[in-house]
Formats: sequence, structure tokens, C-alpha cells
Amino acid sequence: MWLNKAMVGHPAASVSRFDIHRCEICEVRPLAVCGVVSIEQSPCLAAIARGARLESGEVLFHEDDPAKEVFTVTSGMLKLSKLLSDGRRQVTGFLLPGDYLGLASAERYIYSAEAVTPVRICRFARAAFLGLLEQFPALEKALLGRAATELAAAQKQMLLLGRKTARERVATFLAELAARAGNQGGVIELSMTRTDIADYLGITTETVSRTLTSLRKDGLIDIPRPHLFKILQYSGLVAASGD
Amino acid sequence: MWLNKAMVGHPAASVSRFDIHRCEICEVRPLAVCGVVSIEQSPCLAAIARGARLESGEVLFHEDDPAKEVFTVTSGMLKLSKLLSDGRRQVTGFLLPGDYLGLASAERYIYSAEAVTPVRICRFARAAFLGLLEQFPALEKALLGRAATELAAAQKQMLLLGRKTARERVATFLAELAARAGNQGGVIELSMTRTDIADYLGITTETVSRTLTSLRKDGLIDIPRPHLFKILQYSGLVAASGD
DNA sequence: CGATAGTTTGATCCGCGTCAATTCCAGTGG
DNA sequence: CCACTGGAATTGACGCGGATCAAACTATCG
Repeated sequence: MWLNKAMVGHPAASVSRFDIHRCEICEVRPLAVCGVVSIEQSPCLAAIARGARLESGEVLFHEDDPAKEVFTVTSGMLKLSKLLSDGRRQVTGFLLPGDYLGLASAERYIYSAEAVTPVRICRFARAAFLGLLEQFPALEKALLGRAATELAAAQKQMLLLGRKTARERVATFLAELAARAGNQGGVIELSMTRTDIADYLGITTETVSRTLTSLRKDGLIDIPRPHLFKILQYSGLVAASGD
Repeated sequence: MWLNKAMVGHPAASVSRFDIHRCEICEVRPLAVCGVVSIEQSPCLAAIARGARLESGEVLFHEDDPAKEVFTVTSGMLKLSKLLSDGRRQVTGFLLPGDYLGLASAERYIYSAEAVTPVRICRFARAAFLGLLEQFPALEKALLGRAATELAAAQKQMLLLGRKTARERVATFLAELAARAGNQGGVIELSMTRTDIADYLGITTETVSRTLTSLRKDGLIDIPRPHLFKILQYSGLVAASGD
């Protein structure tokens, strides 16, 4: 991140005062301090946003749909994916609360967005959202920070997709999950399917399954239930991740 | 691009007047109008920048070096790459004049940058560059637009790396080159090596070479010299690119 | 023209995809 | 509480695309 936390929320001279309302579906209370809105703490700007819910598997929008709206996730998990003409799919990322989507192109969405778990989002008309950028430079800064973070993640993923073996891909995936989850006894509840994981890692479901079994037999992880992973040797996973 | 050209350079109310000098190595004249600098037309902000040149093959910085500086390319081509511990390489992108690099992380560079051709750049101390962001919101807007464009490109590349065959990758690469070069008789001069192309497409030099030969035999392209490509059937390339 | 790096081509091998068959499990109804 | 059911996950057998190893060829630059 080349925009550190200290900068986000730092009162720049050019920022003016404003009011912000509470979004009816946001649990997180928006923050309005000295003319600066911290989107870290308030992903949803209620004045011009409308709430919506999605069930698991529901599609928010498809690749190539007209990009009329911009969204932020307030709860649950979404997956973004792109398709080839014959149906091969690549999942480019998973979104969590606070993430934005639909910004990349003004014309049409460049990926599909589908709910992995039940999801709550805030919807903004694109024009209104762009208006917010003008009003609130801090929002722009936060977006820039997020874009930089996502770009870094995308480059790591390119390395994985272009150069890593199946075992390294799965080990990387698990190690990253473990790192992100923090210390919860190394237990990770994963709602996505093997197909989602496979499409994210650029391999097949069969290979995901085989590789998980192999990692289990090597004592690096345990899989009590298909969607529950237990990290037994984090260092071993990192060592197996290739980089 | 979700920040259209019209917005870049739009005079925001909060922007103040400033002076800007001509960079001694920039050929493009910086533009100072009504307190707004259009980085599209002036990638180099001379007041706080220093120029530098790189020969082909010279390394600007390595992955994991302390990220003390930020750069913009003013001429030539750079390649960005990431390494695995055993030396496998992934090229994440090629940079052209006007592109920025070194912004992603405040701590250390997350990729190596190496000159593909002789290159001229402008160097900024990181802190000074971040200061510019505060001063010139238009610069921030432009960066945000670029970040969005790069993110979209990265997602396309993830689809390529995760799901396309070798033939589709090479066809995609050539079709994109042809599209970007515009109508120059379909002739493309490429300074990068087969290894660079291979590391960009996530395959080996041998496979690049074989695939190029195959495309040539199929009458889609011609290769008078190793670094000169002639597009004979653009539509055929697009058809062979998979998406 | 010789030296050297880059490119092409060939032969072989293997990791992972493909196809197919169970097995597992969450949800449903009896 | 248990049998039933359909989708998800696992496991197995086999083949292929592209990696690897090796050698010949060809640009480019002193």
C-alpha cells in the first residue's frame, strides 16, 4: 500500500465539511469527522445508496452487462469471474465487506459477480458515485489505496497462475487463508466450492481434490469436513508454496 | 476506464495555482493550466524530479529492494517481473511512456523493473511524489484511472494464464499488439526476446517458438526476422485467441 | 569474419486434464 | 430418527499438451 492508513483520513486543506446519513442496511456506522469520511469504517454512503441482498449463487451482474451501477460489499462473500467463449472460467478474486466492484469500466462490466455466501451490498448509480469522488477526496484516496492493493494481489496471482505447480498453488491458497484468518487455532471455514477454488487457481476440481488429499497425507493440513480446513503446519505450507 | 478523459484535467474547486518547470530530459512539454496538470501530456514533473537513462537489460530496481523512489517512463520500454525462489519468472507487464512504477508498496518494491529497450525515466523521491498528490488532485485522478486500467488488464491476463492454451496465449498476445499498434500495415517491430514473451505468457521459449511457427504455417502471420511480425489475418488471430 | 546470445527444431517425459465411477453429505420427506 | 436423493467431492485409469533436455541454426556486433 503506497497510501498508508495515516494518510487515509488525514484532513487535507481542500476538503470541505459534509453530512452523511446512516445506511439503512449497513451495520457499520458511517464516520464523519472534520470533513473526512473513512471508508474503511463506512463502506456504505447512505445518502445516495440503496441496499440489496443476494442469496448464495445469485448473480449480481454478468460480464458485458451495461455498467450502470457501482457496489460495495457490506457482508458475505462475492466471487468475480471471467469466461472464455467455450465456458472455461477464471475466478479473478473473492470480495469481502468493504470491497468495491463495478468501477473498472464505464461502459460494461469486465467480469461477472456472483454471491458465494448470502451477501448484502450497497448499490450506487455510477454518476452519483463519481459525484462522491468530487465531493470527498478522502474517498478517492481510499479507492486509490484499494486499487493499489488489488493490483499487487493480481500480480501475485499472475505469478501463481503462470509459473506455479498445482501443489504450490493449493499450498499458497491455504497459507494465504491461514495468514488472513489470523490465529483461530488454524481452523478455516470455507464456503466456496472445489470448483470455485479450482477456477481461482487455474486448475481442475479433480486436481484440487487430489492435491488436498496429498497435503493431508503429508500431515500439513486436516480436512474434517469438505469445507473445513485445519492448518497443522503453517511453515510447511509456506515452504510448499514455492516463493 | 471509469475515469474518462474529460474528468482528467477538469478544474476542481479545491485546486490552487502552481508553477511547474520543464524537465531537462522530458521531450513532452509539461502543461500548467488553471492549476491543473494533465499527466497524460506531462508524465514528468520537473520541479522535484530527476532524469535518468537505462541501457537495454539494465535493472532499475529489484523485487524486495527498499521502495524509496517512484518513477515515470518517458521513453522506451520496461518489463516488470516477479521471481520464485528457484528462478522461475513471471513478467507481469510491459511499461511504455507515461506509465508509473514503484507506487504499489511503501516498504519494498513488489516486482523487478528492467529495461527492454534503452529507457528514459523521471525519478521522484517517494515522499515528494506523495506530496504532489496532495497538491494536485488531478494527478490523483489520473493515477486512479491508470490503476483501474491496469487492474482490468491484470484480470484479462489472469484469464489467459489460468485458462488459455499455448496457441491461444500467443494469438492473444499478437492480436493485442496488432490492435495497439493501429494500422501500420500490420507490421510490428518487437524488441523483447522470446524469453520475455514466454515469461509474460506463462509458457517456455520453446513453446513460444513452436507456436509462432505453427501460426506462420497456418498463414496467420509472417516472421521475416525474429523480432519483426507481420499480421496477415487479424481476424484469424482473434478467432484463435479463445475469448 | 568469428564470437556469442538468441532462436528454432527434435526427441522424450511427465504433470495435469479428461473421462468415468464411487463415495460423501446436506437437505427432504416419511 | 432413518431412508432417500441429487449435487459435491473423491478416487482411479489413461492420454495429451507442453516442459525438459539436447542440438543445430542464425542473427547481431565487435
